[in-house]
Amino acid sequence: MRYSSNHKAETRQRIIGEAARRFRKDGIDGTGLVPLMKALGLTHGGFYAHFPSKDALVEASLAAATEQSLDRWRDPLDAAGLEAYLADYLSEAHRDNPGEGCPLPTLCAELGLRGTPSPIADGFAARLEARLQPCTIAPKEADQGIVALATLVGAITLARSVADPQASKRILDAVHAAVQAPRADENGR
Amino acid sequence: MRYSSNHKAETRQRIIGEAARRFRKDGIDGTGLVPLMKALGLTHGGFYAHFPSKDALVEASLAAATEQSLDRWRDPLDAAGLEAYLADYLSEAHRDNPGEGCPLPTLCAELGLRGTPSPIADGFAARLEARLQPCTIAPKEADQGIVALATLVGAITLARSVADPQASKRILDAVHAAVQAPRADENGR
DNA sequence: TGTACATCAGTGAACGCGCGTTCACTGATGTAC
DNA sequence: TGTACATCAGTGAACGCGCGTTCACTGATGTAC
Repeated sequence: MRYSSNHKAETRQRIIGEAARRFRKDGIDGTGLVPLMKALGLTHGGFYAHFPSKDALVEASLAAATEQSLDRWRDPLDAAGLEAYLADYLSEAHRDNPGEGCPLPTLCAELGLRGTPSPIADGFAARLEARLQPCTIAPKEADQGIVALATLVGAITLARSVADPQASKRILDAVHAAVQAPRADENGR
Repeated sequence: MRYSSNHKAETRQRIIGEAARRFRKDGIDGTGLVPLMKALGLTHGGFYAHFPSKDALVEASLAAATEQSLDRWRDPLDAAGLEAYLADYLSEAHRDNPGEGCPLPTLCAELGLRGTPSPIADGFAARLEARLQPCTIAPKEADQGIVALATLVGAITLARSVADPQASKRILDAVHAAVQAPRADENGR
């Protein structure tokens, strides 16, 4: 079966996309290559035509997921945009669909478990650090962006591990009330 | 080999203690029963004289770890006690020794991955909820304790997944500066 | 234009490994007689 | 007091399973002649 010139690149992207979803949903260790490839209508053996190892897929997949997700933090947001972002981040939909959401809550914890000499964790950390650097959520204090991110990540982590929906919602709401956009327009105009 | 009357109970406690440490350090899935029992000078077969399954050990071990850890949040703390607690929680020592630290950062994420009908996650969540209920960190707003906890958990999670020690320390310090004890004694006394 | 060949994405059986779990067995000790 | 027996915490080989990885193979298509 010979395919169109970009067929292999397309398949590679499909693998990365499905992996990015599953890694966030089931964890890296919890994601097997056999079910992953099966979900794409392929057999597991073909995986190695695209990646030399599972770790290579993890690296590529995390790169895509973190770029996409952390990009939101790169540029300054106005108050309305930030509020919309917070509402989305702290929504029940985000809590209940980790596969489509922020990779940090699931993957930071799992990557933190691995030994420091992990190139995957290093690459992930490097991108995280690069994104945190020019964080402009609260212009007055650059570190306030870090604090906000930590609070959001912790909130989703806790909310996902609490069985009672009411208690879980309470965590999201409490954090939402506490983490507010700096109301720059408050004192006039 | 017949042993003293409390020998079996002692062995059970040793298994629980070692498991509580390893679950926090390596995760539940990352902790095998063979190495666990070997570390205690026992063989893996003997495990089932103490627990019907690995899940039963997880349940017992998490109960012990969360009781111990969350107890700190049960009673009101004065400002000095709270500050000491925060300094300890956000220390590099805590970051670098997950096995001896708070079980929430490691285990919430891992338990969140499991399906909802997990009795382990349910028991864990129930204890977490029970502890959060009378949270008195900030008397004025009960939910502020939840926010503080989310921020602490997120901070340790992020700090552990960042490879560069300087960047990691910055996260801890930024959160430490932001999460302060309510300075009740500030205006007078 | 027609035929032979090279390409290579994908196939599917097989590998070694560590996992959780099972189970027949061991052997030092407390108990019954 | 001395002997036979029951107890049971712990042993260690074995099981089936899913994992990541390997590899000889397939077969539709583009290319060379």
